[in-house]
Amino acid sequence: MDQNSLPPIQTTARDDAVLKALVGFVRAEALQPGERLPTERILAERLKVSRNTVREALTRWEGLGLVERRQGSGTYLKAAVSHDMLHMPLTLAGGHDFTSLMQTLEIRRALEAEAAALCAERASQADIAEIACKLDIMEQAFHTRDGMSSEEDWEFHQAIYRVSGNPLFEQIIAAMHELFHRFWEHPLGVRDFGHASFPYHRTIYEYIAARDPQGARAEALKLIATVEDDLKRGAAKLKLSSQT
Amino acid sequence: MDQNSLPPIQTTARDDAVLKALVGFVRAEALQPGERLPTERILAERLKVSRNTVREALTRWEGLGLVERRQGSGTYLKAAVSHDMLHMPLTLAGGHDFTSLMQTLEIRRALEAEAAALCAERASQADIAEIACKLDIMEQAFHTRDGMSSEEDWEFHQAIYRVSGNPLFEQIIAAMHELFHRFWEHPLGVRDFGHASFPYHRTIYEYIAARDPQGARAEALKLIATVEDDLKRGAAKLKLSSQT
DNA sequence: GTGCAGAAATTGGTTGGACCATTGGACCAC
DNA sequence: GTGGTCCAATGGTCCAACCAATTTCTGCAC
Repeated sequence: MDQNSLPPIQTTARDDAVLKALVGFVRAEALQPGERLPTERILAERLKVSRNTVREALTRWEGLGLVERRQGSGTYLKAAVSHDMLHMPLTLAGGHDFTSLMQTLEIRRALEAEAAALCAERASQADIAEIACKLDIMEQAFHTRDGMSSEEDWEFHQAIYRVSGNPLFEQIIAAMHELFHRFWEHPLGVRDFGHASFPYHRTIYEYIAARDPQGARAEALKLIATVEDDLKRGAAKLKLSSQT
Repeated sequence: MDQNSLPPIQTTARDDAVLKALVGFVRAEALQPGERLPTERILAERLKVSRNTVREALTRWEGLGLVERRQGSGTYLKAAVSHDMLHMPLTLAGGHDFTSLMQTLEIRRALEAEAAALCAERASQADIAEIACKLDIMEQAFHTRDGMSSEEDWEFHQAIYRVSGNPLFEQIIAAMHELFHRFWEHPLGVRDFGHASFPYHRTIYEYIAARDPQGARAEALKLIATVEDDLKRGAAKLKLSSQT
């Protein structure tokens, strides 16, 4: 028998019902991200549920990044909500060790390549101009400070993700970016980390401007490859120093 | 001044502290996924916090899919936890429409191709044998039931992700897989959905067995392309019928 | 009127205790 | 064994307070 033909029934779902009602409220009031939504106490009274139940529901939304609570101030909407949202919470067991970094880089290689290809397919003239702008800023920062600036570098990549037309690229890679930030705070001994990746930013841009998806994809792969090499170099150095 | 040099102090973070303590407990007891963790009441007593605080913490973990609560039974671990987990909650607005599905497919295309390539690089003889086994099961199911079986198909792909040596592939795609399941429950009018993708499963396997990363990557791209075509066909059909 | 310190109200965070609904095992009659 | 009933354990909900951070109001000095 197909086990899907007899799914488990849903008897009660108080907090789910609260969230559903809340979605309706946000839509009815046309609340925008940044606006404040009603007090927990008011919600509890209006929905005829306990404040505890309201809090559990809001805790779920907070965990999903949909809402932000500020004690003494209120609860604020952080993103648009709708009744047919799809939640995809990922928790990546990852450490600061070499293996974890390498694994996230493999994911990033896959996504970066695809985003660059899609970007080359879909970029309008205005999009290309914006990417060129970010590239200029990055290159200038590189020359004045003589080294990769993670801030401007990140801006450049974000522009590519945005132009790709698929917000998931930016969302997923942004989450991994946080992991890298945590990592880069522990320098690892490689002083010019990311230095080798610099020239590929311009070549990626040129292939995008030329509307060449395959070329852009190849250059993105090369860029990540240089980062992987840096990482391997750092790991080798670390291994060596620990043996001393 | 670098704002990172002066991080905000942690005056109170009760539920975060609870989760941290819980991570320690899971590690100390070497709890495996599926095992039951202590009662809310016991946790509250041991940690010297209110049961409500424990509940908020567990609600967060439940939202992240780390834990499952069963009323009358207990709270069960669903995944491995560690102190340096990376949470990546993605919420995609409007999941049943064509655009959202297409976007998740673009992500899957990127990851599927990379996973297939890595798999071809790293597969041992035993790994190849296991993939062959999954492929046989899938093909048999296809012939007896005359259609794609999402269950066996999924097993096949999972085997590839596992052999790729990077657990992140399986985790990310598994999350998206759930979205597709929800979608497939609303058939969309295309009866033989996924039918065209069938032959590519074997070709992917053959390239993996031949240790040809580029070939495996190309076949994976073709496979996803057929699914994208099915999706476009379904969307066109739907559009047509809504115009009538 | 202006500016500012302090009081007061607002709001999320926490606590403790109570009761309900579901689960799963123990026990029993058949 | 099958099917019931009972019962203890456990998560789900509720209530009524109080705490802590924030915002707003108030009143005084100038």
